[in-house]
Amino acid sequence: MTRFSGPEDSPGFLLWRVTLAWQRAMRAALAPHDLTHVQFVLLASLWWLVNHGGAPSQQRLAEHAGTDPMMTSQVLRKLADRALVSREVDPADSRARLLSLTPEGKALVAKAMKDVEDADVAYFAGLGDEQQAFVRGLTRLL
Amino acid sequence: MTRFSGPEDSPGFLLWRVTLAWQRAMRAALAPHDLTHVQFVLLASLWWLVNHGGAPSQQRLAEHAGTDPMMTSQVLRKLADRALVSREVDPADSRARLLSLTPEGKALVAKAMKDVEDADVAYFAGLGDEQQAFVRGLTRLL
DNA sequence: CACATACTATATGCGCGCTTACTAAGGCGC
DNA sequence: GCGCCTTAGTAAGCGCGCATATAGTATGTG
Repeated sequence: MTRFSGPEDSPGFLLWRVTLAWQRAMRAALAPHDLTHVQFVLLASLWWLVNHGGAPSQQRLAEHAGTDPMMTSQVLRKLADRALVSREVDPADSRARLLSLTPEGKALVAKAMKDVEDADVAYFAGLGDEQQAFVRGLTRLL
Repeated sequence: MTRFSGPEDSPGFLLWRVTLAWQRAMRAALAPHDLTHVQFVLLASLWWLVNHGGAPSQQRLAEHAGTDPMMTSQVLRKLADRALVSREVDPADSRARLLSLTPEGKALVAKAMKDVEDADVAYFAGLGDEQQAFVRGLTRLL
């Protein structure tokens, strides 16, 4: 029983805490842009999807970003309120909303992307040459 | 720009998604015990601290578990409502609450611990012999 | 065409993770 | 004793992450 310094040096417990720390780093990097982590993920994913096949629905965006469809709906409405994205009704399917970035959204995501990438690189710099092995492990778990 | 299959095969993005998946596995493992992940972490950490130095305060528990003190307070009150922990006022410092597990709490954490460890082992089994390297990476990032 | 089925999006609600602000009590210098 | 700073805990509130339920539309089958 004494081999535990917490109840958990289980991989999962470490994973959890590392992710929380990483999210704090992301929050700090995104704060100047007035974006949360999920907002940025959705904007960036939307930017990519628009550039690779045209305006997606909320479903497709959520699937691509790995976000919950429910929350994706909420966040997109807030982003639409801020005029960062537009949510046009799909003429071919009046249930769906076709998403696209407004010019302001495009500009914001471009600026934020740089800070996020810098913060990401800085956060994982401590891994040194083990970074590739680490990423391989993550990919295997996904 | 085309090197991204999302805006992110950044390590952080992978880390985030892996952790979400791991948390779902934990949720499933803990659901039969009517515990959330954080509730379990606090119970398990409390169990360890009580066995290594006596009843801790909420602060000490939060620090040890790596949880937010605010949320720790909320969760502990709910656990106390369920008679899984007790929160006695510290006679030496009337601001602080000395925490301990009730017999029900001890029994529950013992049962839940087994399921959590099994789920954890199962989740990381896919890493095979790279598991140690992965955990080393996590530790380095913490 | 009518009906059943499936799908897109939303409303509601709970628990976490964190921020800001507050109360109350301890410790310290004097 | 008296201020001052620190510390333990709580209150209120925002944004995720998810489960459940519902409205409305599209599609397939008769």
